[in-house]
Amino acid sequence: MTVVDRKQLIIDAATKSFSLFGYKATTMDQVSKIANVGKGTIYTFFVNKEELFKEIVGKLIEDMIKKANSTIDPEKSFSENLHYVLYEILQFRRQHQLMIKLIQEEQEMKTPAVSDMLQEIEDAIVSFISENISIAIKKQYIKQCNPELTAFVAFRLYISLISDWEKHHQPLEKEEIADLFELYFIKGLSKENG
Amino acid sequence: MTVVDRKQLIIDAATKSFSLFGYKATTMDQVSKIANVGKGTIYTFFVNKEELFKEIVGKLIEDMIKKANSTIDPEKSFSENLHYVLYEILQFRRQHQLMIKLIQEEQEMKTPAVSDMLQEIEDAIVSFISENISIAIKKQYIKQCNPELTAFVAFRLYISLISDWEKHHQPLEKEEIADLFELYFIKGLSKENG
DNA sequence: TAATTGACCACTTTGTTCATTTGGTCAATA
DNA sequence: TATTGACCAAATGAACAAAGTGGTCAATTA
Repeated sequence: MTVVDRKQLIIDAATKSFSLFGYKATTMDQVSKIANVGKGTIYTFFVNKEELFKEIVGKLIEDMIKKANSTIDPEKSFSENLHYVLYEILQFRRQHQLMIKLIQEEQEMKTPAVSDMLQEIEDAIVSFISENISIAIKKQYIKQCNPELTAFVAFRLYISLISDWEKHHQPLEKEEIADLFELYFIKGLSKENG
Repeated sequence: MTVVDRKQLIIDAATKSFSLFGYKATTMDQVSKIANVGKGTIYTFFVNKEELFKEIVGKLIEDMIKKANSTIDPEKSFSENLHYVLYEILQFRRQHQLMIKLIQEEQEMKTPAVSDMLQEIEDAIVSFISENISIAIKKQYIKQCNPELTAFVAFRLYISLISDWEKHHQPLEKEEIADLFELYFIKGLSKENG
């Protein structure tokens, strides 16, 4: 056991920098400075910048799925669970921030490493949502529908609300986002419902 | 009454050139040559290149909205009309040569004048949908909601279904899209509805 | 001796220079 | 009076120079 966990120091520093400046604008020198570590040390833990990035994004996906899973309560309704999961994910400032920064970087400079990772994040999230939608359909909590397509649409709705809308308008509060999700996606706009 | 309408000649020439080469790659010299007009003549009708561009894009927006409006059928339901309008707009975006060229130019060189105009086009679309949503709320066809945000989300959701989904999956048929849009956006997934 | 480091290097990105091109003007022209 | 194209200042981009970056490794620590 070492006095300080240098690997964790590096991961924390890199996460901070990626979230703040994005992938391209983060230099390995910078990361080593923030982590109070020699630049070479980074390369004893990670083969290169992209692998360091992958580890962080992988962790982000893992944490998000884990957190979401732990929030799901089989006793509760689908819409309630969706609400809680969404709310929980919106709580993660750091991860949220990194995600927003990456979407931004993807859109305005198309850094290949970033595009790849965002695709990976999307696949993981869509696949997770898809599984849960399948379960909800089986249990007859929601209507029959294509789980993957529905998960895809839900994810896009989420991105629209957290990232795209903010480009030209006041950002939405997390309560607002959760409520809107419920209105547009669960209840629907039809007058006959809820 | 002049023998030839020089202003229209210029507009036609510029439209042709913008559609073929984009905004940046179109020179005023070129436009004057295509229009068979002295370069100076252009400046008796338009203060500068950007204003000429704006006039053409303004016309494009007008045509698009006109087209969208003509698809609205008061006999049909709100959701059907929304679907038709959005479908018509996306078809327009997809088929109109100038639109295609501008989207391409935006993506690969981010010419500011082009970005501005594309934003204006999107704003016009969202604003048009927003107005129709406001009417639908007043007539109590749908629930109370923020019309602008709802229009924005509807537009995004539609693009997701019609364009983004195709990037990694089998394209959806027009009827499928209509059904899905109705399911996700209007009825909602809740079992209690529809 | 195993872990750590930062000077170092090949390569990329960014800044600078300057000839060419382009948007826009206006005196000459029809 | 409407139209024009030679003309000019400003914008552009090609070519080169300077600075910055990812990644390595011999020297240094603990």
